[in-house]
This record gives sequence, C-alpha cells and structure tokens, in this order.
Amino acid sequence: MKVASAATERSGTMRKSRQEAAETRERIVSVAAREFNKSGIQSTGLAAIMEASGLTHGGFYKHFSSKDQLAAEALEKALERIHSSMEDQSLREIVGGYLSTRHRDSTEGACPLAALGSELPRVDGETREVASSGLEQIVATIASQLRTFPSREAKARAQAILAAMVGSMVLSRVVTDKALSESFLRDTKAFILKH
Amino acid sequence: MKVASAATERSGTMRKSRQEAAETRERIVSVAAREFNKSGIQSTGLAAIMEASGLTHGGFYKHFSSKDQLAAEALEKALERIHSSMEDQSLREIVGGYLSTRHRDSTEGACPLAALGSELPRVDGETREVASSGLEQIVATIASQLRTFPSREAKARAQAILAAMVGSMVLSRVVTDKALSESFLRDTKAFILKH
DNA sequence: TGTACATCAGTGAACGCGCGTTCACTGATGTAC
DNA sequence: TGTACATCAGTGAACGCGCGTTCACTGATGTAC
Repeated sequence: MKVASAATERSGTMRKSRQEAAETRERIVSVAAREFNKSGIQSTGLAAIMEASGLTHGGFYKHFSSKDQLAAEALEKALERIHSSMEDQSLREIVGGYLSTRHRDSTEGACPLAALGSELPRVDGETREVASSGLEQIVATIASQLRTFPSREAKARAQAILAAMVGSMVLSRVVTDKALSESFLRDTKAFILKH
Repeated sequence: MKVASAATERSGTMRKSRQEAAETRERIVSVAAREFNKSGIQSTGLAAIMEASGLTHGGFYKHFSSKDQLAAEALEKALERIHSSMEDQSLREIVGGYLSTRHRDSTEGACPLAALGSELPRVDGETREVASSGLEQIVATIASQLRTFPSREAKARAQAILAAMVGSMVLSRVVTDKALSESFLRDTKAFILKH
C-alpha cells in the first residue's frame, strides 16, 4: 500500500479488502463444489460450507443471493474443471483418468455428473441448465477424439461412452465389495476401448 | 367372521384387523419406493409418505423402527422388481426395456440404481448392503444372457452393460433438451448391442 | 497528504419451518373363559 | 355363544434440532475533498 501510485491502483490489482472479498467468494465456491460432491447438494448445509471456508454462516448472503445460486456456480466450476481436464487428451487417457480409483475416492475434483447425477434432475432451473450444458460440452470434447468416425456417429458414440463412464463410477461407489468396485472401473474401461 | 371355525382361523387367513395392518405396511413400502425414486431418500419426508399412503404420520412407528429401516425395505422391493423383470429376458429385451422413455419418465417401478445412484453411497449400512447385493443379482442375471462368452468374461461385460444403462438413464434425466435425452437412450442401446 | 464520511465484508443472534421421533389416547379387534 | 379384559393400529399434539434466510451491528477499507 505504501508507494503505489494512483495509476497503478486503477489499472492494477484491486485494493486489499475487495480483493480479499473476491478471494473469499471463490473459496466458498470451491469448498461448496467439494462438499456438494461429498454429501449431495440438498444434504449439505450452508453453515457447513461457510465453516469449511473459515467463516460464519451469516456472511453467506454478502456473496450469494441464495443456496441455489451457489449450487449453480459450484456445479459450473466443477464441470468446467472436468471438461478442461479432458481437452487435448486421447480417448484412452480420458477414459483411464475418469475410471480410476483415484477419481472414485476423491471429492475435491470429482465429476459432479457421477457424484450428483441422480440429484440433478431435481435441482432448480438455473442449476439444471448449467448441468445440462456442461454435460453437452463434455460430450463434444469426447466426440472430438473419435476421429475415425463421421461427426454424427462420433457424437452418438461419445454419449454412450460418457454414459458408461458415469454409470460405472456411480456403481463402483455403491458396491460394498472392494474387488467388485474396482472391476466395475476396469471392465467398463475395457468395454469402451474395445469398441 | 360369521361362521368361521377355530381350525379355519388358525390355518387360514389372519383376522381382519391384522390382515389390514399387514396390507397397510406393504402399501407404505410401495409408496415409499415410488416417492424415494421421485425425490430421493433424504429429501422425502415420512409425513409425505404416510399422507400418500392415506395415513397420518404418527402411525409410522407402529410398522417400522426408523426411516432407515423403511429405506432398506423399499430399496429391496424396488431392486427385486427390476431384477425379476429382467429374468428370462434376452439381452436385447433387457436393454430395450431399461433404456426406454417409459422407464425414464416413470417413478413407480423405475430402477433405483439410476433414480438414487449418487445418493446410495451415503445411506446407512443396512440400506447400502441391500443396494449392493441387489446390484450384484442384476449383474448375474445380465451375465446369464451373454451365453456366447465364458462366464468370467460374461460377468465383466454384464457389469459394463449395467454401468452403461444406469449412466444413460441418469444423463437422459439430467439433460434439458428432449431430443438429446432420447438420443442418450438410443445411442447407448446401440453401443451396447453392437458389441 | 490528511481528514471526515460512506461503504461493506464478516459476525452472531434470531426467525419460521419441516424434519424424525415420541407419546398419551381412542376404539376396534383378538383372546380367555 | 356371550362376556370381560388385553392388545394394538392409527391419531394428532409435542419434542428438539438443523435448515435457509434476515438483520442489527462492528470495524476496517474506500472515497471525496
């Protein structure tokens, strides 16, 4: 703060408090994405998210107008993260990364389609739209890796491949037998890549 | 009640009130299975289930010791229903029946793996076990239709096929575009059967 | 640059509400004789 | 078969609790001059 000229202030970074507030907001969205993946949207309380963000619950509405708005932003962020991790990867890399025990056991950067899939048809309109369009982008990215097929067929196959990946992840988390859980991932991977 | 002998009473049907109570209990389980499929287990209140069963909420604990117990029974019943509908069907029939718009749009007899899949890893122990073993039975039944493969490979393929079906159903319900929703079902079906 | 006022991120108490569960009560059904 | 008592399915009020949301307040930061 000492020797910053007015020009630097205007063109450069925000002043301390506003910058911190923006960082706080981003932190809440990140924490929310993780907590939603772990426990579901409905089942995760705002107080838990705020506490995990190092704040008290009352401050929530200084950043968001409702829980729904946070859910939409957190879902968008999580889907973008998954989507961008797939870009410029081969089909083998995409499927291998998705159908891994690392992904199965993580909440931090896990795919919300698998973690929240059966809850998403019931979320509010805006959040649902975010889910739907994020899903479409992922399908398009997978399709772009199916270079041996004409584009219409590539999209059809990409949809089936994403369905198989999401379903495999869901079921591998439902099953209580560890070996069976891992064989869901392994066998689905083989099934997809054998095509 | 009129001319029933003591012998008939003992060997035959229960007396009226007990029989009605048993019917009430079954009705609650059926209603619960449908409501859980529609809104999720956590998000469905006992009062809503009891009201939809034509009762007041207080009577619930005359039939069940907890919501968890009801969830386990409702899930078992729903999974058994899906499982038995697959028995003695060909792979084509199983996949065609599962990946249908009728199934997608129904709650009454829908598959809980798709309707509740992402919630199931968080349910209580007994309910989770019911889900896990119901899932295994379905895999076995699908595998039994893959007669051209040795049994180990048949089971691996059955797992991948179930994963693709569940994932396809989940995503077809997430997506807001009607045509895209239907193409998820159609394309996944083609992908599975083309193998 | 320094001063006076405005803004606003964050706090913590409070709200109305729905939840799972408990309970005293009722009246029809079941049982014993 | 008829009577007296016990059982128990179902009712509706009440419980303690956590939820999303609101609000008065604080004090550091931002702005105007």
